[in-house]
Amino acid sequence: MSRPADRTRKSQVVAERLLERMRSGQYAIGTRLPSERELAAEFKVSRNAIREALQVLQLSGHVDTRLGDGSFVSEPHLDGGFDDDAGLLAGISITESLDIREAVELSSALLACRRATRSDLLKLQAVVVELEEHLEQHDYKAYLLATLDLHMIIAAASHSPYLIKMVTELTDRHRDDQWLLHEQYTPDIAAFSLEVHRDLANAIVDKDQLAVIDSNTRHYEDYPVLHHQD
Amino acid sequence: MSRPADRTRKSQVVAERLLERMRSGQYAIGTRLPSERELAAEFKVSRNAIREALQVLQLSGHVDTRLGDGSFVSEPHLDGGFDDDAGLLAGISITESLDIREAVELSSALLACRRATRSDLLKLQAVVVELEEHLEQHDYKAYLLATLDLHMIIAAASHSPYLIKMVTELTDRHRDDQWLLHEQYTPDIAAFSLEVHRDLANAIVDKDQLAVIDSNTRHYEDYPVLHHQD
DNA sequence: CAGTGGTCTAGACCACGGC
DNA sequence: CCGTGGTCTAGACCACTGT
Repeated sequence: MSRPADRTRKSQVVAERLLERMRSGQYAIGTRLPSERELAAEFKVSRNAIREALQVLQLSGHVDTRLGDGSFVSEPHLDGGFDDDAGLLAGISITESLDIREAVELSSALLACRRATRSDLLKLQAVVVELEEHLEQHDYKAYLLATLDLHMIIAAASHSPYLIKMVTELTDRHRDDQWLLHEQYTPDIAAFSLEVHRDLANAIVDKDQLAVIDSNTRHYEDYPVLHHQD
Repeated sequence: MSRPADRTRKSQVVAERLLERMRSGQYAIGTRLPSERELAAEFKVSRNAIREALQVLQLSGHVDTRLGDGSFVSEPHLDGGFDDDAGLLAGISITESLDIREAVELSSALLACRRATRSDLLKLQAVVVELEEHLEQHDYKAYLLATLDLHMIIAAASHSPYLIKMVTELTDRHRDDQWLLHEQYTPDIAAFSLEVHRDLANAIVDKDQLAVIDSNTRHYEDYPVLHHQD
């Protein structure tokens, strides 16, 4: 129920393939899907995995299942239900987004502190190495993009769907600005940035919440000139 | 998932019996439940039925399950509402609501830590006094509503329009359910709740970010056994 | 009636967390 | 390392629905 252990669940794969067929018209609206046992045989999975896939599609409103009868492709529900790409940040101004970003990234870093798995920490350390490499080669553009990756990895390590979605939207919103910044970069600015990001990663690895707060504060406050800098 | 065909599902029976044990104190708050395999043996059902029962209790906020560790009796969720409506929270599933609450309230408390004005802090302290008064008079209903006020004041003190909006929606969503919860209150549960909220308020007044994290953690996650010291 | 979904079982393997 | 939860399997029985 909680974290899928990074592996994509079979029910998810099946659900997506069924969705494709519904969208392509192979399964027309209103028609009955093959029985669960038939689908299980076709996809070479257990009936249980098929049932979980169908439950996902039921919750999202794509399928209507009737006991003793079968599962049917339901009408495309206008607007309604799912497709959560509405965007949590709709209607939020750019000026607000920095505030939000500061708070959200601090929260995700702190949660990551408690919830990060071993693989999360390995990814974190790998990105730090990547940051160092980009800086050695003075590739500031690649460096800046990698810092965004770092924040995404931290969000993922928090294992909070809400925070992951928020950080994704925030970094997407800032990604376009990033490439503009690399021209402002000087060696000492870059060095400071690397230090802050490395400290943040290390704080999470060490599970040191106080250090997380400290590095996050430096990230956003002690460097007012480049307030948009990542 | 749909209709149990009129027969009560084993997972429901198990869930209710586990709830009884939690309420009776046989499973104290914060302690770890027997492993799924042990419960399966004890109740003479398959591990699958146990897992479904635990999932029900997770969704209702009574149990916190951690991968590779175990399932733990969670703090009686002071604000346990479900059923999502419109607004920023549209499309957010029930399973995510606890994560969101934890993340959002941590974010707002930390921002409040840095940005609260004098008048914010005064309001904060006033509400804590109000909480104490309600508890002295054993008016749990008023107490619970006041805790919502406290979270709203903290959000206001963060001076982030986004966070204010989020917390407003979350508390509105739960306000109607609050009066149901006060009947579950016992003096020691109330005492612990007061302690957590007072610590949170004091941490903000003292601008002690680490203490904010600590009290927020106690509010949502681990609930050490020290609770029964009263 | 035959076929469907709803539920349950016993067993297996994996990734993760704590020791 | 071991025990834990997360996932998947193959098979079984039941209750329901359509004809």
